[in-house]
Amino acid sequence: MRVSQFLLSTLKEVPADAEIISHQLMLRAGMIRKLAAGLYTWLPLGLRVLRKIENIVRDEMNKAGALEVLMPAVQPAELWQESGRWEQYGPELLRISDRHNREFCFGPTHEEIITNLIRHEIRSYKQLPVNFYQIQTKFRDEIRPRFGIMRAREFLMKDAYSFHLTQDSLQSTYDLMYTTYNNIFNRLGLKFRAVMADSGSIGGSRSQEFHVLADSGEDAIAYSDTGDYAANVEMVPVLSSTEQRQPATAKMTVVNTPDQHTIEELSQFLQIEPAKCVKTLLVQGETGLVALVLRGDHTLNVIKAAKLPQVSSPIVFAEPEQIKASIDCNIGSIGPVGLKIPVLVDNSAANLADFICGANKDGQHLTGVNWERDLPKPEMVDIRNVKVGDPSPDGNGTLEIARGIEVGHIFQLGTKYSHAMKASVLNENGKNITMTMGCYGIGVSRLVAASIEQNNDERGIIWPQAIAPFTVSLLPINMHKSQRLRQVAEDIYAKLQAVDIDVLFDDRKERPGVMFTDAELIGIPHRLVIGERGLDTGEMEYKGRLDEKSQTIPLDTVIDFIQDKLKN
RNA sequence: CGGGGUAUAGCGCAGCCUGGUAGCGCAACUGCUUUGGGAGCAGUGGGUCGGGAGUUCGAAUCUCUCUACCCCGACCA
Repeated sequence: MRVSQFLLSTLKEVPADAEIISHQLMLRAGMIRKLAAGLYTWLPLGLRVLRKIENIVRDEMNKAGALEVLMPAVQPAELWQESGRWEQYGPELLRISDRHNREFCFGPTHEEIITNLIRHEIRSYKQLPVNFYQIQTKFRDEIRPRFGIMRAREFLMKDAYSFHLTQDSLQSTYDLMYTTYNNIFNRLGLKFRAVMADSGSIGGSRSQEFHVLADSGEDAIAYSDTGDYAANVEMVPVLSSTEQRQPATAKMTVVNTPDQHTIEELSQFLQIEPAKCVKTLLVQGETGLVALVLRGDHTLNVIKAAKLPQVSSPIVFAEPEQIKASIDCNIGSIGPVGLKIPVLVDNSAANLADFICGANKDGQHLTGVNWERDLPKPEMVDIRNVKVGDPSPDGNGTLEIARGIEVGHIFQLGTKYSHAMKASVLNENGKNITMTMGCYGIGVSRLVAASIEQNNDERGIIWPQAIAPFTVSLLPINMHKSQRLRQVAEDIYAKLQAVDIDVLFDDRKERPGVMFTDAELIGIPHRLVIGERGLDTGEMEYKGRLDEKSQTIPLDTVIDFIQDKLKN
């Protein structure tokens, strides 16, 4: 590709509304442009990367025996009503109606559609198992689209769905997909980790997420420092301590704590550790408010808490007016002593003695509080997030926590959809058996951003070779002044193309600095520079995007040299 | 949806408080010079100051209102 015939729309300045590095660089490199919140146009440069990733995903899925299909983005409401998700899904589902006032949605996922297809196409156990996938545009009306294409409303996803007669069969396809995902992310050159996950609104039992490790990731993942355990923090259980609670030594005392609302303020004010305080959060329960009590240095895990039968799912925090009406104080002064509503206490908080808590009166806290003396024996639950240093739930090592970007998710769905939608086959005895399902997603467009998050420096993007928009940049210095140089550059350009190398030939009448800066910003892995002065000695210059220094190579070996580089 | 903020040329911003001819840098275009790390000089084009209403002789500026976008929280590939 000649730059003069390409759209190279690079920006010097960082767009003001781009927060994270991948978003900034994608805008600066001219890969994407925003149309509206969460909606982006892919420019030619960005699309080249997207397509390369897509093709790697497609290639590995095909190798795993999955069959590609393409389903409509617009889906009739009837199928969603049949599965029950028309009511369940909420405002994230973009609902539309056609000219006949018939209801549709823009598909956020395709379980209903594939299940509908399969129940009509597959009749016999002899046809199973099957695994169908597509690479297609999804729409989810996110409450808050963010970080460019990282969390867009419209995005490109690979979604696959498998159908089975037995759980064993599902397990083996699930395992195959696990391996396939590892192959895909390895080929993309990503540092990633597979973790156990909550299955969320898709439903089903077993599920694992694949996270690209990056500080800007929106998820926290916990992993054992010595063992194999790794899971999304959302669902990591906290092993209950074996330590006995210390005996009470202090007397319960009311202290004045004017304007101390947060644990941080309180612990500084009273000069005590946050771990000696408890915090009390009020949430909606099945019948009125429920109090959740945690140690001051711990945070609530809303996923785990929402699974408690006493608590509404998802978690809804009490409104300040509701709290005022129920216990006559403000949020910063609530405590478990004397509460008339159900109290659920995290194991760690229940193990405290002589602790500090709100007095249920503004401007006052209680010190020296003890369970089973000043207030009843607590109902103990596991509702806190794990912390670095907590023991690993599998008993092997202690936990570390890292940030991750979720780029893939595999589920064992079971019969949730096939049952609701009556997708069954005849078994060998001629009996109807409901098929068992799995589903497997990859955020293809998100992978573009995730890769940049892991591969960049102060000059721009550093693409892994497998997904770079161009493999080689060819930069002639002052070509407009030398006919001889033009001939040699054109010759090299033609030869690189002849051996199928994606080369970007900068034939603009630009100064060298501009060419270097652009090639580095857009992250081309290999750079060839040719100038008049090299022609006399029959040499040109090569530099890898990550190399400190350039090296000189003979002109007549350049094709071999590059081909050799690409092999490594 | 709650909390916070922004809206002025393609991008980044000033001007607003204290009403009076709409500006700067980058980008774009033309010419000359320059040419191994985002060049210099001279010139040119480009604006319903987010929309609507109001106050005023006069509104980018003050008031009201609507909209869009961004950031912090719950959802998720």
